[in-house]
Amino acid sequence: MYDLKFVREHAGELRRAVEQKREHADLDAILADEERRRALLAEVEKLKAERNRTSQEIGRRKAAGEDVSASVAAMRELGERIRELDDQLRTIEGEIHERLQWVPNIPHPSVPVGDESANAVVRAWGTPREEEGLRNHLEIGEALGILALTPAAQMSGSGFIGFTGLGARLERALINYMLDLHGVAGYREMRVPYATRSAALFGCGQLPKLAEDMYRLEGEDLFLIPTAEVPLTNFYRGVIWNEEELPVNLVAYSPCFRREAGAHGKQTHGLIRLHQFDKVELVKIVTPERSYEELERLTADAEQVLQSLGLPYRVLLLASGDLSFASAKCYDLELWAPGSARWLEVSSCSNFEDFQARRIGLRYRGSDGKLHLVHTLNGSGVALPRLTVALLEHYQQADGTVRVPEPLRPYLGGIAALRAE
RNA sequence: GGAGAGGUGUCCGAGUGGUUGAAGGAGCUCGCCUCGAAAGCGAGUGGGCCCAUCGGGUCCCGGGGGUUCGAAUCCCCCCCUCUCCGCCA
Repeated sequence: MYDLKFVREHAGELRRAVEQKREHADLDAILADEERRRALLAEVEKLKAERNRTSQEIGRRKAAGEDVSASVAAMRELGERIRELDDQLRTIEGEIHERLQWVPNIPHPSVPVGDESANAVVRAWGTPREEEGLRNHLEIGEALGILALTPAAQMSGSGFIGFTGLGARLERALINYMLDLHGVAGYREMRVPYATRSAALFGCGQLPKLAEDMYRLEGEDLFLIPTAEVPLTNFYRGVIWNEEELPVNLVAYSPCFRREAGAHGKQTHGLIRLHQFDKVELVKIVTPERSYEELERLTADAEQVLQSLGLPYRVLLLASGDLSFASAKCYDLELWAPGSARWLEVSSCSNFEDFQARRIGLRYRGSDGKLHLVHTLNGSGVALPRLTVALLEHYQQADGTVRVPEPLRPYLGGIAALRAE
């Protein structure tokens, strides 16, 4: 979220951003209200200055035993006027705030302008398998007895899945593997709440826009997190970092809960789109000068998961129209799933610049001694179900087993292949 | 869930209606002193917003309302922390 001064000074850019991101923010209304707000503010502050001055005087004169009833009466009247103006001010500030919440972050100049079709493949890694007759993950999973779609659907509905036996162990292995990998790369492992208040979600930009996409606990101001980004980015709310303490690199595993409202009928079967899925998430809190450099590192760190597991992928630079509300620049990592013959998004690595920092109030004290907003970044490192899909499909073997990539074996009791139990 | 205590600046801590944005101490910065350091001495040391050239004004003592000429101080609601009881994986 932007502050009003910024909006005043960068109205043109913001208008362009709203258009490019296909958001619906009324900048003209904000600017008009802002004019009125400032006029009102100047007036009411003048009156308050008078009240403060006179009230002090009343105190002094009263102590001296003078009759102050005339002044008190005058101030009572002034108080009424102030109250009126304050009410007007509060109303208009409420309107401005409401509208301001819907102003998206401005895309970075390096972001291609356009819709999805303008997304750019910036690099690709690995060699996709192209043989005929490769099975898809559902077929593989069923043959191995590691997936449990029906039981989960029966107790929880579509969009929920279970894993059994080796499948469950595979998920746990992947989580542990990724946490360890990122730990070595310098990320601090965190354990976070899986439900947060609305303020935390607002801070990351999930609210107000995505309210319908989240699960809310009945009767409480608590939402199941759609991503560990929320508790991680909010974790150090209120602390003021020293410049030399940055960057702060955090990693956490969490389940993620998404209603996926409106997504029905679209890729709803299997592991591709779920109401609950597991994810390892990376968050960086950095100084502004370094945030774009850190975005490249963050992306590279997420890629390292895929490379070390030997899975072919490509990196997309998202176009403005595909960029999320709070993001200034974002790379998507897509794994190739040869049995399904499609690319699967397993990670989005974003720089939010100071958009979230302003909402949450994340600041650092610079070498100049002053407070500045940090920049925040996050990226999946990576999402589990789709990683599992790509892994099963990529490492399937003619005998029906699935080869386990070397680095993962220590996490699976040393076995070299998944086979039916 | 019940009862009580409390939330003040970077930190500790005073302050229960009036020149308190906030005593005192610690820390930090600068200066003096010193060969240098420590100690000592002196000065400085919050943030947001509005107007403005220096500067001025306003708001902020967990958050939000209210009472009052005037609130960190009184009232209401909420959040958090601590202690005791209850319950519990």
